[in-house]
Amino acid sequence: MAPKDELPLALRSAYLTLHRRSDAVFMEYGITADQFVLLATLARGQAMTQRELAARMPSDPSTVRAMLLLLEKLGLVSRAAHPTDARARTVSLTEAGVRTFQRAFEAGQEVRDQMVESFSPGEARTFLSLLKRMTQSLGERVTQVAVAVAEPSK
Amino acid sequence: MAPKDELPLALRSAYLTLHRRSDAVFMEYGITADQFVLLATLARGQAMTQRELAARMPSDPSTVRAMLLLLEKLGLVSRAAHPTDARARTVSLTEAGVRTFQRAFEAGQEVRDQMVESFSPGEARTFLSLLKRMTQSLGERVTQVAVAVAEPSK
DNA sequence: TATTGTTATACTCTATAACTATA
DNA sequence: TATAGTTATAGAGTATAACAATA
Repeated sequence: MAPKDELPLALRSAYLTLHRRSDAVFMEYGITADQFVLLATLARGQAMTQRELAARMPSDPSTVRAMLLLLEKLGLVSRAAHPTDARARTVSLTEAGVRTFQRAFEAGQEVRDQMVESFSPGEARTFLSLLKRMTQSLGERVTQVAVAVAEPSK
Repeated sequence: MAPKDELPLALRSAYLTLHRRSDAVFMEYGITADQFVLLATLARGQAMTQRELAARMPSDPSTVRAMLLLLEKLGLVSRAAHPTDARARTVSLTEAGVRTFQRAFEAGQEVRDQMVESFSPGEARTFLSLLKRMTQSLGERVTQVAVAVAEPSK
């Protein structure tokens, strides 16, 4: 069987394994692996709009909204009016959100270590590079469609 | 930032991108990407029990059952009594299931090609190998049972 | 007109726990 | 006692479409 035909299932198994391990680790902090990703995204760039947040996750704006409602109820994020755009709302971590993220990040260290325990440093870099290139290749058509859709309007 | 710290999010982005592209492709055939994985698993080893199926996906037995109910309603899989174990049921693709899987597999060729379009053949093999090693490292403490079940299948 | 976000809605996947039937 | 599967239940994430407010 060609590597190409095995890749999708191998990628899926890798991700699902990571996702389940992460869920198990983060459960102690009252959050899911996906919620952790949202917190991590906010931690890297505070006060972004919901659309920016969705684009970076990457996820759907209405999915992100559903997640934000849950996280707001947990007191981990807050939404405020955007300074210049009255349509938009900026999303931020609360103090509790920052603390929870930091603790969960530390607790996740074990999983991150275990991901690369069979890799040399060079292999880890290669793996990261290949993952990014694959994501870009696969995402390109989506961009083209978006461009094509946006085309008639110019 | 160390590659190790970027890897989880990079893996997630790669998988989610693949998953969304796959869902879009398979929608035409009335199935989801995850249902396609179940059909593909059956196509590679007919008449397995629900537990074997769950172990190979990899997924949870009760999740697999929920998926099987949907796929049975679509007429793509069928369940029959196990020849020797009265507790168990064997799961198989129906003729319609085989056809749907084959068509969906062909339709997915474009996505599989695009995954590796920026890779040399050697890089594709390396990527697959690293994915498998990562999954194994990460799963060692959690999936003893799944590994034991999956092993006999060569 | 296009964009940001909300609302309403629906469905798939996920998983735990209690249960039965059988090994 | 352990295992295969079912049932009941719950919740998270996903996404679409119609809508209001604003750019």
